[in-house]
Amino acid sequence: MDLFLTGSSGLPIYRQLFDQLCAQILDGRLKSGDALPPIRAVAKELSISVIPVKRAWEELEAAGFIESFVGRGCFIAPMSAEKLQRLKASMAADKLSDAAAYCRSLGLSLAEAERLLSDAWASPGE
Amino acid sequence: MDLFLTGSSGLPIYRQLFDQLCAQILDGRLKSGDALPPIRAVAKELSISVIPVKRAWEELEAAGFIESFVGRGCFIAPMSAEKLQRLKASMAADKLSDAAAYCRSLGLSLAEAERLLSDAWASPGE
DNA sequence: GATATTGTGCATATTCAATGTACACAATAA
DNA sequence: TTATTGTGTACATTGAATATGCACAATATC
Repeated sequence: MDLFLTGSSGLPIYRQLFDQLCAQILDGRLKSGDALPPIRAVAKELSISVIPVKRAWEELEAAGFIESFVGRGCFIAPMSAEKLQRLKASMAADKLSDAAAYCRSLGLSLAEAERLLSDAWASPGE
Repeated sequence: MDLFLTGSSGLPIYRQLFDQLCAQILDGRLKSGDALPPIRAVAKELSISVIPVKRAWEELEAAGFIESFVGRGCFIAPMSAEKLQRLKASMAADKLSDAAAYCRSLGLSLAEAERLLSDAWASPGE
């Protein structure tokens, strides 16, 4: 369970954690039934309080990604491979649709946007 | 000058206004020398206080997009067509790079991402 | 010069993220 | 059965960011 925080992103801690867990579930690193680390352990590891961790877990539960049980822990919720696939595609589509709308509003052509996308794909770092 | 606010975006008011103005300048709807409406007028139109409007204008000024003069108003700053073009490309690249990173983190291939992008391009509405 | 219009600054209220601490429930060991 | 440990949960508080209202200063208009 590798989690990290970047102060530079501007996003609140609970949001960063949510995003990372979400990604790990969607890409298969975390599977149905897997136990999440206790929120205290995560908090200690990241040198933060339990609250943002708790909140991230809460939102993951509300989104149906995990289930939590008092005294036992939190676990990745069961989800069919098909649903997982559909969710993944839909979330990626949302993000790209957003970017597409933005590029269109700037007057770019689809070809230009595709060019920029593949450029970004090649050099993820910068 | 059409401006609007969406409570659903989660973004602060001043940020929404900044983004919209920015887009209108970049796509040419607003040109060098054009006068912006007085911040009070915008505030009244949107039924908000002047502060978020002021702040949006401030950040636009800091970014070099507009110039403000006490008693006279605010105006789109002069900017060469080349610079405008470069800025546009760079902002589009940022947005796409972000989306690209997200899609990669989900384990998508470039081809899949490109497919989703062109789909989104075709049907902007949904 | 008088007045209206414009951007600016300051004190205040509100919202939200994060902290610390105390509580409630479940599993295990004695 | 009881005590202990490990787990998620709830509450009161702090601090920062956002938004409000009103007063101020500079410019334009008459």
